[in-house]
Amino acid sequence: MNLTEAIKRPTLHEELVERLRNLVVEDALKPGEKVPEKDLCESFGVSRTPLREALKVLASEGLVVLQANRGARVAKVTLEELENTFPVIAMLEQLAGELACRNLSDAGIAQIQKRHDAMTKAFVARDRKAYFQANQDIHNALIEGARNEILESHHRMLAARVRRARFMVNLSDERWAQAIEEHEQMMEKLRARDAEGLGQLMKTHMMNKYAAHVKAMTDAPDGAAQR
Amino acid sequence: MNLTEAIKRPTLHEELVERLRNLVVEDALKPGEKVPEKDLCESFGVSRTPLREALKVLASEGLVVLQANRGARVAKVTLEELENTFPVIAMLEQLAGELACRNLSDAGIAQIQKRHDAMTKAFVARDRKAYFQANQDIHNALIEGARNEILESHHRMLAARVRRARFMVNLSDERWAQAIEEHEQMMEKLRARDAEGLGQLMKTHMMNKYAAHVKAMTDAPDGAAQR
DNA sequence: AAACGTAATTATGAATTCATAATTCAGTCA
DNA sequence: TGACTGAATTATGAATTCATAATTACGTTT
Repeated sequence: MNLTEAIKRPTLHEELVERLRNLVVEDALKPGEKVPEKDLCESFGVSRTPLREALKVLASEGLVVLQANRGARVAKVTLEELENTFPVIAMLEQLAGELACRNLSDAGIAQIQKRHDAMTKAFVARDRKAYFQANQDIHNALIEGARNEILESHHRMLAARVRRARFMVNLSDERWAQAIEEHEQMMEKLRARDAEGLGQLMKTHMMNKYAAHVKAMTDAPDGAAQR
Repeated sequence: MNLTEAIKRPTLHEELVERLRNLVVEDALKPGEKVPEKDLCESFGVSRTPLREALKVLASEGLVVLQANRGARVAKVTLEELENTFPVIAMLEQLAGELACRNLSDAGIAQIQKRHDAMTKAFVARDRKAYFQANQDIHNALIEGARNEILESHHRMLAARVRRARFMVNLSDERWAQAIEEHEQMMEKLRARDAEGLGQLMKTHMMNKYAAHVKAMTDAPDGAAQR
């Protein structure tokens, strides 16, 4: 261990970026809504300064939209945005898959296998919450396994935007089964350390997810998504 | 034209993000240096509040590093960082190439061809400044031509990090000639609207650029780059 | 009653102030 | 001389204040 490592104390605005991002991603702050600066300051017990700093960062990530003299609004999840976001995140996942295959330890792969099994169990039990959690754990582990902080940070930003979209549609049984099947194939490639193969699958997996979202949103366009 | 479009007025902190980013990218603020908050406030004629907001954004882009209670420093350009950044930006360029082939108008392609010719002329004249400018114009035009704002914004962030690296090494004649040749091929693919082909070339082009940087930095490691 | 105009209120961006952490510098002692 | 201690200074994070833009509330007019 490196004893000279800088000690990390979180500053208020860093905390706030995290907390606010969660509020947006977890849909506590709804798309299009105004961000209630005053209320948030009170409930977090901070002044406006650090909160506003955090909002600037969130704006640069595209989670909120700032209008001069009219404050911040939670960015809407539009079909157009998803159309733009998914291809980009798909490329990043492809790269992550390739790198993870090369950089993960055997133990790391075993760990992911375990999570994969948990996810399969959740699918069989039709436990959506557990499924989402395990699914996200797997993707995060693969991204981390790529050992590339730039990739990781950009993926995190995009994933936040995409993750919000799940509140707009239901996961169809059909797509659910397909996703599980795709993950099954991904595990095969990972165990075989087929970098190209895993990368390709992860890219396709993401684009299939996109297609499912578009289909669900188009079928039931009464959600928040508008062109 | 959409007459109901929101009018856009820049706020101070937005201006500052731009200006500061330029200072960092153009090497006016050197890697590792402390960001002189006070001086910058004076020379920009603003108070610390908007400047600090801007620094938070730049930090989220990775151009500066914040340490609690010890202010901001310009992020160093390390070999490790480039090793992480280039593969990511290469993937984005690949996607951009594919999309640009599909979305650019004939006029748009002609425009890029013109810039390409200007770049070739600059190469023949050994005019580095004009070359860099034309080169950047071409890449920007291709990114814009992809018509994907998400892709564009993430590319911009990464390009800023990479662009700083050019101050650390000299462009070798050998690499310069190779880059021109690569651009020649790219133009061919673009004119033929071979999306896959252009994407592939742009990815490779970026990775070759990376290799050249590594070679130059390793040969003359007395620059600012340290592991 | 609906539409308009104006005053009151609120929210926002930015400057300023304040408390505290980090740094510098002077003095002390080995 | 040179390392250490602690006070003075400076820089930083965050709260507060201030000027102004945006919104709301209220009268007025038709």
